[in-house]
Amino acid sequence: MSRLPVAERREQLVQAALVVAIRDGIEAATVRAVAAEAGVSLGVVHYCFEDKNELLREVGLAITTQNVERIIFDTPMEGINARGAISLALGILWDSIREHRGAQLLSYELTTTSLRHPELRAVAIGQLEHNWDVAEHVLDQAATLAAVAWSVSVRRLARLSVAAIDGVSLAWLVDGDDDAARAALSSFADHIATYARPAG
Amino acid sequence: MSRLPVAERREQLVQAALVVAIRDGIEAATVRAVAAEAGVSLGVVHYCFEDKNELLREVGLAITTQNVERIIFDTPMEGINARGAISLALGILWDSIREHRGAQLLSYELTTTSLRHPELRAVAIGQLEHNWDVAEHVLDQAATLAAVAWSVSVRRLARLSVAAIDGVSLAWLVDGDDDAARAALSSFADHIATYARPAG
DNA sequence: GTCTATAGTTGGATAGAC
DNA sequence: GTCTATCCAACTATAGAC
Repeated sequence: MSRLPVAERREQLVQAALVVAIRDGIEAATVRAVAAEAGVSLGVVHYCFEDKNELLREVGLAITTQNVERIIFDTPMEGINARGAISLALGILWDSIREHRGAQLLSYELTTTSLRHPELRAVAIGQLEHNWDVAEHVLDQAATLAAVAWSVSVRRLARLSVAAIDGVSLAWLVDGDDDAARAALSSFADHIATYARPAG
Repeated sequence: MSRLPVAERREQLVQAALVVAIRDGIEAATVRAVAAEAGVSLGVVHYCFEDKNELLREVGLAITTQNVERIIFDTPMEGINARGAISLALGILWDSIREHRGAQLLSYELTTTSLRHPELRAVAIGQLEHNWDVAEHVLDQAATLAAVAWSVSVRRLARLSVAAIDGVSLAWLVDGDDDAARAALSSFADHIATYARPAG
């Protein structure tokens, strides 16, 4: 293949690793498989990355930001009440999750893998905190547009929201029941909305 | 080692596999490691199980029932209101999860692994449905003791509860924040309790 | 039933030619 | 920078002695 600067090569390899891991699972994302997917030889990967863990760390970073961008920019909340705003955001988020089943599953695989390997520890934490940040951002947006204030800390509500979404997603990955998942999310949206107070 | 009937040998090997997988993660639970943990030679495992997947299926079954037994028999709910009953049950459950971090993590590892391997597919479904059944049982118990009826199907509430617990557990595995986890569970308990109506 | 020995794969990592 | 070739470790699985 052509001679690329290392930075670009790394980016290309991370993307290839993402493709493999999303499609076939994290344990299928071997150095060999990634090299094959990228169309380069085995040696190239080891030249661009210290070891497999460094590649995996980059994959963790990539999938986190990728997931996030799907949500932030696609959320056009028109001024309604808090319950409506939350529900709308959750609806958009859910459509995105549904369309990216493999990515959602990979996200959980990265979490469990990260929890067993100290060298990857940062991946799980990074993912979770990123999700909290996004939830916080959406909740802030919702509060503004619905002209309400949250009666407990936004951080706590963000935590609550992310936990709800993770739990619902996990069940959906297993049983594929979209209706049940939506019903559960709707119920949790009700709950979050109970923390809204008229803005002061 | 002594000559055991196959059934007992299998049971022993499944327990050994559980020990290894809980301690070091599912990917560390190789046939070799299990044999070593059980103090038998490699061949014995292959003699008792068709292949590694059959062993893993048994492990999935074992951890599921094991987790469940911890909850069902330890729940002495004294007649209070619905919110109190739910909260009490969640408290007991949470203590159990806290004391068995490795088992909880393994449970998620088994789920993701199962979702990538058709031969293990039943493990994830079995686990989830078992959890739903337990939640349903606890909710029924709570309703009786608190003299209330649930205003939506118990199945739906059970699903909601399990999702909440899974989401909270996952975050706790990552960040280890026990206070935040309890706060979140408490909040979800509030929500579940809003579905209680005076019994009729 | 249990053991040792070994076949047959696969994967991470490195060396060295180009 | 990129390739091929190779080393070495670890794994699943089986064969065959005891």
